[in-house]
Amino acid sequence: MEYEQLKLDNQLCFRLYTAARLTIGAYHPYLDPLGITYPQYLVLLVLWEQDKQPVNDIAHKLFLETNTVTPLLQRMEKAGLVMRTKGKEDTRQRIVSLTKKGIEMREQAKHIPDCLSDEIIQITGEEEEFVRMIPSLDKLIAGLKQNNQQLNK
Amino acid sequence: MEYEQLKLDNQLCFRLYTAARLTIGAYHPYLDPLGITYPQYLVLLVLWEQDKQPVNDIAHKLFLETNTVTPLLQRMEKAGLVMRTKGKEDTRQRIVSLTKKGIEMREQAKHIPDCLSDEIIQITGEEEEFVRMIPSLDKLIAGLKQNNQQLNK
DNA sequence: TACTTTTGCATCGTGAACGATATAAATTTG
DNA sequence: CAAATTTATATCGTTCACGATGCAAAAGTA
Repeated sequence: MEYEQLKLDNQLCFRLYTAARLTIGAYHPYLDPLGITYPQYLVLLVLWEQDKQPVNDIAHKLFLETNTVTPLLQRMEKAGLVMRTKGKEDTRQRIVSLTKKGIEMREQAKHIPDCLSDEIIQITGEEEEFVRMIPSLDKLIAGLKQNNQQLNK
Repeated sequence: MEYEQLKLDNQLCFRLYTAARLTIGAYHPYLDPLGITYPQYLVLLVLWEQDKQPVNDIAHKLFLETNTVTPLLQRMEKAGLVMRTKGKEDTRQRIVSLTKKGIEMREQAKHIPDCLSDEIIQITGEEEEFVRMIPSLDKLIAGLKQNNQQLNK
């Protein structure tokens, strides 16, 4: 049993990785008609909560690097969902704001979380089990974020 | 509060997506010295459990599509970790087997799961909380797998 | 046996993710 | 105030992830 630990079955990360991919897959039927991807949907969620944010703030809220978010925003700009304007106080900043199309998409998207919740309930019989997971995931995310950052110093 | 549902904080998927990315990030210090990526590590886990498997079996165990796994295996072959030979009974199949280098890497990797467990314990104070998540994640994965498959029919 | 369908794998194109690096503007320091 | 440093964003290269498509071998069917 020397290599017992190396069994795929024993691994938490593999579960997270797979569950994330498959859950994102479950968004496809709802996001495809809108012509957006899941990461683009996340950017819209951030901007719907507060319009006109610099790239860095968006990246920070999504726990992503700016070199991931920049091309994402460029594609969203090309798709007519957002505009990127130079910052006024700090000209290094790019302020990202929603276009009319981006604002209007909120209405089309507002049912999506309910649809996903329903699907999870339908899969599992109960919702509670997954609501209970959320604080644990938040704790994990906060801890890993800190650990990974310390490595880069 | 019409759009309350859209708030990022309410989303399970975002947690899974972020936790998965950051956990994979936590593997970097252990995988970089071996010169492999996390998905490549997963392929090795599968092959260490059972050598000589067709592409399809590997993909299935990882819940990935073959068009993801094929290029992954091609890179691993170029790196000298695996060999891909034509199947004997079914010549359409490609049987993937470990090279000497791939077999030997098991010894170097065997401590990794313990290291990650320790890190999670250190982050959160206790392991139980995350062990408890595993059956829920498995239930979610199984359900989503079935749902997504039905969409492709 | 000829024909159709399915299966196993590969290729291509697009969109993330992210490390490394670049660049210009702001900030700090001497 | 000039020089060094930090910050905000962008660019580039590599590796996934996956839908769409292609192709040859196997399996099923008339």
